[in-house]
Amino acid sequence: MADLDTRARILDAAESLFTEHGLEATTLRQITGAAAVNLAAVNYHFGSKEELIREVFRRRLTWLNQRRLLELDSLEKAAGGKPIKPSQILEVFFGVALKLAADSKGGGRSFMRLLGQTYRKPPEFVRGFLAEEYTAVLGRFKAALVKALPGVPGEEILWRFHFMMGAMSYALSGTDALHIVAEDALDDSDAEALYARLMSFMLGGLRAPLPTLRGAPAKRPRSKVAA
Amino acid sequence: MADLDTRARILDAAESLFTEHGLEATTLRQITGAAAVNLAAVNYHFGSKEELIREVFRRRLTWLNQRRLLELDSLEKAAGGKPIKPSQILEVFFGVALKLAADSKGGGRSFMRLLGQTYRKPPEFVRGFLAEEYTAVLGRFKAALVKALPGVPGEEILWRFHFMMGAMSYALSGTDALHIVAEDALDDSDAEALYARLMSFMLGGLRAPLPTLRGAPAKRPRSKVAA
DNA sequence: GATTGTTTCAAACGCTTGTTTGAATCATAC
DNA sequence: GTATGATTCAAACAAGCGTTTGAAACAATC
Repeated sequence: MADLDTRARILDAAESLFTEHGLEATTLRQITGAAAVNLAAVNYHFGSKEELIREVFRRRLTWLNQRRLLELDSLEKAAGGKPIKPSQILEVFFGVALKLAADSKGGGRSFMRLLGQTYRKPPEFVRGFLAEEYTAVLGRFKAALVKALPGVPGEEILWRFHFMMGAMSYALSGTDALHIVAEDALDDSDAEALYARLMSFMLGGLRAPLPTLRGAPAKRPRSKVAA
Repeated sequence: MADLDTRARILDAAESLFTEHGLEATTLRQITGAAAVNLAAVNYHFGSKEELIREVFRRRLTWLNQRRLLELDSLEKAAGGKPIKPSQILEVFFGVALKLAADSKGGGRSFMRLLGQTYRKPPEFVRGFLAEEYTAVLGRFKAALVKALPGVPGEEILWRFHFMMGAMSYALSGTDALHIVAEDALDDSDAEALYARLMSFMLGGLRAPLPTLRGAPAKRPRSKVAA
């Protein structure tokens, strides 16, 4: 019990402090101080700071992506082979994340903020791990969206997914960035309203008219066949 | 000359390294090493690391925002009091930024990436400075958008501005995040195509149908009058 | 209740950080 | 060419970093 308690307390404190100050700028002394455990406990339970960081991500991310796949499964089962509405697909992918982010008590909110900023520029020792966790999920959701939006090429869907991740990341980034755009005019405490706003924005972007590209007009740019 | 040379070399090296490793994780030894100047040169020319950071931002941001205001001025002058098309407004605000980001030789690309990640979570000693630089500009652009989109309330416009900044930030964040969504499927080297994609996405989001909020349906949530 | 294995603790390790120092070097003017 | 001020340099500073250590405290087993 004491063991689990210490491990969990370290993970919770680390998650929150990483969110606040960044991965590299957070010191083990801050973490162990906040968790009220001894400094050496991190190296005892996790081996190193880097492994602690990976564990902070693993703990939540596995759950998050499994959940996304499960909900997409049941959506596809219900549709029975027919394409699903784009709004429903987005509601699964981002809804699960935003629901986790709305759980401010359990630290989910903190984690989603951390994920957004780490995903943007992951240190090399988490990048591979992050890619592993995401590729399968993103593949499934891309396929579903391609099916749902026959007019939009797969490449464009991936780009718009990327943009949507950015919008969500900023939406969850907390009050700092928000205060720069809008002093005190905006209130991000209402998670449900934020969800509605973000969803309508993203859906508008996802279904926007295709951009006109100067280069090869319609066909995808293809690399030469290997010699 | 030697002075200006050293100062400029430090600023350039710092800008690039801050982008690559983050503000706090970049050391003065890395910076002075890359700039091929003595370690003490930073403290001699800038006083401290914090003031160097502020100067890195000031150098580009002042130019960027002045440019935005100038282009909006001439747009409004040409319109002669009539509302401007939303696409034109976005093209000024984000176009100036993306044009700077397209200048990979001069370091503009690096700076815009840095700005996107710092804007998201600014350290306290740059937050105030960043807000100062932005409030006037954002006020002008918000006003122009409110005029251009009479159906969209000002609050919603600010939110969508926030989301658009997130989309742009991710769009410029480099290949790291992109490789997670799409292994090698996407190519961000074509700045013009990226601009077109991002612009159509953002315009779609900006003009999306308004979200239906459960709370007070139309009137803005107002805090109670102070006792 | 001694024994064994796990967890905690205070203290120290070697190393890197931002900053300071005082002498050496440079440029410029008399 | 020598004096003056600005700039560069190698070296050191205290402070903080992640990690290691060995003993103390605890838990469970016989």
